[in-house]
Amino acid sequence: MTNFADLGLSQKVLSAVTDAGYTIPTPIQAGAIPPALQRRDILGIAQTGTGKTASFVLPMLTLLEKGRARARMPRTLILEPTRELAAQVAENFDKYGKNHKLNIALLIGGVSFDEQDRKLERGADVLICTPGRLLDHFERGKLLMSGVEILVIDEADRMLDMGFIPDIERIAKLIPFTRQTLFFSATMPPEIQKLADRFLQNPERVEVARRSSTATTVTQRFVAAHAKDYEKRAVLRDLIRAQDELKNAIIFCNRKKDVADLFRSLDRHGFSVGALHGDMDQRSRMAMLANFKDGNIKLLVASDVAARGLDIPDVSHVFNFDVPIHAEDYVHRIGRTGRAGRSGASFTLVTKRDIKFADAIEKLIGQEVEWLNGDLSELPEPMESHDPVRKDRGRDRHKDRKKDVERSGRGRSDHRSDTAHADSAAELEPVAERAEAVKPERNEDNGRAHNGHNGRNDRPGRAQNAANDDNRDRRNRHRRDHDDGPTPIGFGDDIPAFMLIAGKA
DNA sequence: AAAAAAC
Repeated sequence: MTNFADLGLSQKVLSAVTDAGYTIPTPIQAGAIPPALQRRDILGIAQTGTGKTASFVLPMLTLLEKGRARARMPRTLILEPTRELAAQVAENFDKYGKNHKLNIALLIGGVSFDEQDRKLERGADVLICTPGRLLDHFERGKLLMSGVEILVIDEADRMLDMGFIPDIERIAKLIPFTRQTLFFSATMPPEIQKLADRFLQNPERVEVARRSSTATTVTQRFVAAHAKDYEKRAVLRDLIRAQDELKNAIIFCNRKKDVADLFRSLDRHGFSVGALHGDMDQRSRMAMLANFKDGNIKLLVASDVAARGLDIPDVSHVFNFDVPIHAEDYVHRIGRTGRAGRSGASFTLVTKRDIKFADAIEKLIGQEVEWLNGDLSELPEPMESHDPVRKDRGRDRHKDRKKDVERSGRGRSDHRSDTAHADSAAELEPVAERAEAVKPERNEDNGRAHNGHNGRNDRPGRAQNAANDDNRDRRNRHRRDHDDGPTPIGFGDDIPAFMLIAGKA
């Protein structure tokens, strides 16, 4: 079996790899590192979780040992589809480049230009970018691409999905054709193959077995649910509580709005929960991810921004609150658990209108997924108290609220915002959600202590409009307490303590 | 039926 020491990496790199505890390269690493060190182009077909990142980071570090960066002329350039992925690659450079004195610049949106610009000025050995921010810097004349020796295009199929290919082509044209290009994609549809043909010269093709389906260590179940959101949320809560060995979990929704809604609901029900989606400001995104990784929050409600590539080790459970529309995404989502041979569990809530997507998933993974409690045909009738068209909202709201307060014995009145926001939240919440909240609950009375924060809820619950408002909201952040509605996960003036900690880190 | 990404 191949050892890292046999791949031709420099001593500096090898010792960092050893310090990180690795001796045996993964197949993509063993296949890609030697030709990359020979300055060959690479066509790497590999999914995340296969060690793909190190397969370009390690040889790049070795190659970068010769030569120095000049001001505004980066020596290498890595393109990533999402900010989190870019940040993660940067972490890899820190980890494996600890014996080097390289200048690494992370150019992503959502954060200030100034620091990025200072790094460019100093001369960057490695630029790790999302396409938009890179082009922004370039258009401001802060950057010359003519010194780039190595170009990495990561997650090319996802870049295609996201419409980044024109940007990628534009960037590639700015870089001398004498460059070395490392091109990675999880899949090779014809468009990607065409792209690869254009970008690569006589590449070494390295393909590792697709995690075609899902790791065999992951238990997969479908769970029949009614389509109403509040009923799905109730099913989800029961499901979460029924798990004996839930260490932490990612809960996927298809839409940002639903991420926001579900997060608020779980938070209100006392779960230790965070949220992650692309319309949140970057600081919150980073803080949420860090806190989830550190175990400060147990549940992370996320859009597909978290489905691929993010290296969150050791997630015990994945819940699909929504069935993904593209079966491929199911594989990626489920791939967040059961990593590195560990066991994991996944549950997918399926409603009647999802059935064709559920079928497509079974077809893709080549196996039938067991239903947890009978299939859709055995679905019980919708719960009666959940009629969302009751007219006497105002009165009932108060009644419900009263019961809610009584239920916990102490009424949670230690939270200054609690009674103040109750009505405004109920106003925009389906009545049923309030009714549902008075059902006896096991877990929640000790809630609210979990994150050491309070007051998160004194924002009016207007998540329905949040997704639409959000871009405007981002620009008007200073005045968003007026009437734009919150960002889906705005904290307003009340920033939870744990986020302040992460912000400093 | 979506999400992701520049200000």
